[in-house]
Amino acid sequence: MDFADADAINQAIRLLSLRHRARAAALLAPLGLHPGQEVLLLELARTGPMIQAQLSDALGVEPPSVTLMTRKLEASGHIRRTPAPSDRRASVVELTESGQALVVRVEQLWCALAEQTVAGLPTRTVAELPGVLRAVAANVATRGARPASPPGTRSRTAGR
Amino acid sequence: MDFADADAINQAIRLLSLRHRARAAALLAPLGLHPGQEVLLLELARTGPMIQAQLSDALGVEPPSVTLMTRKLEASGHIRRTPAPSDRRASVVELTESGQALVVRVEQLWCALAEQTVAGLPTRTVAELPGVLRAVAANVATRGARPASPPGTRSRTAGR
DNA sequence: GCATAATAGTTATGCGGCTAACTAATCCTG
DNA sequence: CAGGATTAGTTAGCCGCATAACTATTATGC
Repeated sequence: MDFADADAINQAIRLLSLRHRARAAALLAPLGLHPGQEVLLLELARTGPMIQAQLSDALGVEPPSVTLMTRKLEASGHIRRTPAPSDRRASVVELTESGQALVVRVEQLWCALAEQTVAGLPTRTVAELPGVLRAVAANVATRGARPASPPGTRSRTAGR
Repeated sequence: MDFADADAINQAIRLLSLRHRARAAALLAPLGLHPGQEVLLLELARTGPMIQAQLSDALGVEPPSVTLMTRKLEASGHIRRTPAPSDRRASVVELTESGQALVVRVEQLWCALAEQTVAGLPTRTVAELPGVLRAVAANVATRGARPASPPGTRSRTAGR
């Protein structure tokens, strides 16, 4: 691959990263959230209570990041951390009522963001987009960088 | 759009952002660079000397970020900042010899990263990828969010 | 020509994410 | 059942990028 093509890809990914995050930040600000926190809430809403190590894995961020995220979300009253009964090292994270209420709004916001993101693209492109992005993300995964499965694959191995 | 689709898109973008950046960081570390600095060097190599406001615009980052980037790259000897002759507010940024030498390696690295990123994807998908990503990035642009042009468009308006 | 607006850049501060280094609990193996 | 390895979580410190507030210069409108 020549430099021009490589640059087109890398720069596009970089710009998309910056802007998508900025957009998310703008939408989250009215809720008092910062980008990164919303995915934690959504994950808790989807999967139910879980310990921080599972969150770290699910969100694709390192444990220290989870420590800070959970601490701040706990301080703002959206989640609760309780010692795990069977493992005194672990702490179980779950949504509070306020957190559950917030998740509803976050989900709406999440939809608005996605719609904005793919606005004007052909339907087929939109349909293929998640698969392509996941394949690409899997390619650059720091750990277990297995080769990309064809886009559209819905197996667990291509999932989050 | 329902939440599942929106989540697939947003999460995929988020994961790709984290991992692509992490991969870049891993590749840049041996050169003593941190992610973000490489694009500044590449931009200088492509366009030639320019003032920081132009850099800010070209890289899609805010002026304070440019201040820090240029300061650190100047400290490590890769760029030089000289007062602009015609405007005493502005400072012209240009590559030093060491910076030019470094750019060669950064370009190789950039190609390796892009190849890794699209490994295993169909050729057609790879060809379409930059256009799609740019269209999507334009959609979420904080300023001037004009609707996406069809992927594959190579006009200047779709460019960086 | 002068006051006002716009622009270039810096400083201060905050957030998210990272690695490295550490504690505490649990697991495993001899 | 010890003792070393693994795992959960935290702390400290770094970097990139953002916004807000500021200074210094240049451009503009009367």
